[in-house]
Amino acid sequence: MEQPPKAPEGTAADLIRAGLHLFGQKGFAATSTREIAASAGTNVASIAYHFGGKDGLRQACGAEVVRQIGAVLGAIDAPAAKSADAAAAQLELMLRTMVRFLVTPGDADSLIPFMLREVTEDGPILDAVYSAMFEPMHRRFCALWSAATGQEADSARTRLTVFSLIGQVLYFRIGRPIVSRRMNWSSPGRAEADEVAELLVANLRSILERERLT
Amino acid sequence: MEQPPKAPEGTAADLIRAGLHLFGQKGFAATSTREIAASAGTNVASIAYHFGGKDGLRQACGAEVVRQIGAVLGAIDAPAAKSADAAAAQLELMLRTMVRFLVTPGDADSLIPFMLREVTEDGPILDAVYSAMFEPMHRRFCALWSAATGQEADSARTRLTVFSLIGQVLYFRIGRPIVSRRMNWSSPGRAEADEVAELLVANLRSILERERLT
DNA sequence: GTCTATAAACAGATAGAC
DNA sequence: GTCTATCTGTTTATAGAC
Repeated sequence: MEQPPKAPEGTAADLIRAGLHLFGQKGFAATSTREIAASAGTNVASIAYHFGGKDGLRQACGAEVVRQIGAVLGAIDAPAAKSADAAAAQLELMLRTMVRFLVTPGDADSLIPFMLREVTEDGPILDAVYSAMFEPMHRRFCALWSAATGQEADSARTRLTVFSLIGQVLYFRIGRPIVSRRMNWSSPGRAEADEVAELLVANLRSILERERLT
Repeated sequence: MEQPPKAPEGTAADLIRAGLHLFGQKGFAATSTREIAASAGTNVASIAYHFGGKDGLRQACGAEVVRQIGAVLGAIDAPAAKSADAAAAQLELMLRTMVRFLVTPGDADSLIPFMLREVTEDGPILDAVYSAMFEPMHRRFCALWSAATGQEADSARTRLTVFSLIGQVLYFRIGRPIVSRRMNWSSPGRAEADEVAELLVANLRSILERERLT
C-alpha cells in the first residue's frame, strides 16, 4: 500500500484551512494576511514563520488540495476493468462520485473555489496541481473510456470526449450560483446532487452507446 | 427593430475596456486603479470622475458585458421553430455559435474571464447579468429543447439537461489552461474550435435522440 | 474634462521580546 | 513557536489647478 501524505497539524494546518477558505471565497489578492491570521486564531507573523510569506501559504494550500483530492480519488481507484461492460460501470461510478463530491456541500467547498481561481490565474500552483492531479485523473478516465468503447485511449477524440463528460459535471459546481437561481435551489443538497447524477449518467450512456465499436 | 444599447465612447470606454481586460486577467482586487488608468491612457482621477470609483467601473464593465453578449445573441435570434427538426437544427446552430464565440480567441477574451470571476464572486454584478442575460438565454434554450423533444420546457429535467449541454461548452473555455495542456494546444484557434464543436454537436444529437418523444 | 499632488488607510514583511 | 510593534511601500479617494 502506498503511503498517503499526512495531513498538516497545529497552527500551520489552521492557517492552511483559513487560507483555503478565504482565498477561495474572496480571492488571493483580496485576502489580507491579518484576516487569515485572525481566522486561524493566530497572529500575522506566524504566516511568515511557517510558510515564508503569503505566497508560501498559497503554495501550501495548493499542496493540501492535491493531498485531499488524492485521498478521494485513491478511494475509488480500481484495477483495470476486465470487460467493456465493467469499464462502463466504472465510468458511471466515477461520474457519480464526482457529482456527489462536487455538487454536495461539504469539505470540497473550500477546495473548489480555491482551485477554480487558480485555474483562471494559470500560475505556478496550477502547474503543480495539473501534473499531480488533473493529468493523471484525465488519463485514467481516458483508459476507462478506451476499455469501454474500443476507441484509442490517446486519440484527440477520446481526450476531448472525456473533457466533455467532465465539463458537464464541473459546470454544476462552477456555475452553482447560476444553476441555483434557475433551479430555485437555496443550496443544493443530497437530493439535488442525485438528480444531477442521474441525468449525467444517462448522458454518459447515450454518448457511450454511440462511440462503442462492435 | 429593437434599439440596441449604444457602445460607450471616449475616455469612459477606454477605461471600461482596460477594466474588463485587467479585472478578467488579474482579478478585481489585484488590479490597481493606477494600472487601469495607465492602460487606458489616462489618469487615476478620471475613474472617480466617470464612474464614481473603482466599484463603479466594475459595474460599468458588467453592463458592457451584457451589451456585447446581447449583440451576439441578437444576431442568432430566430422566430420560434415550426417543427421538431427545425428546433433541433437551431439547437445545433446555437451550440456551434457558442463554441466558436467561447473557444476561439477574440473579443470574448476580455469578457469571459471577467464574468467567470464575477460568477465565483456571486455579487451584485452577477445578479444584474443573470437576469439580463443568463436567464433569458437559458429559457430560450429550454424552449428549443421542448420544441425538439416534446418535453416540457419548464420541467426540472429540461432545465438540468440544458445546463448539462451548456456545461460541456463552457468547460472548454473555463478549463482552457487545463484542456490546452492536455491537448498540446499552444492556443486554441479556429481548427480546434471546430473540432470541439463537432464533438459537442454529436453529443447533443445522442442526448436529443434519447429524450425525443415519438 | 483632465491632470497633479496629497491625504488617510491598509498591505506584507520583519525585528525583537518572551 | 508565538506575538506585538513597527517599517516601508502601495492602495483608493479627493482637493484643487488648469
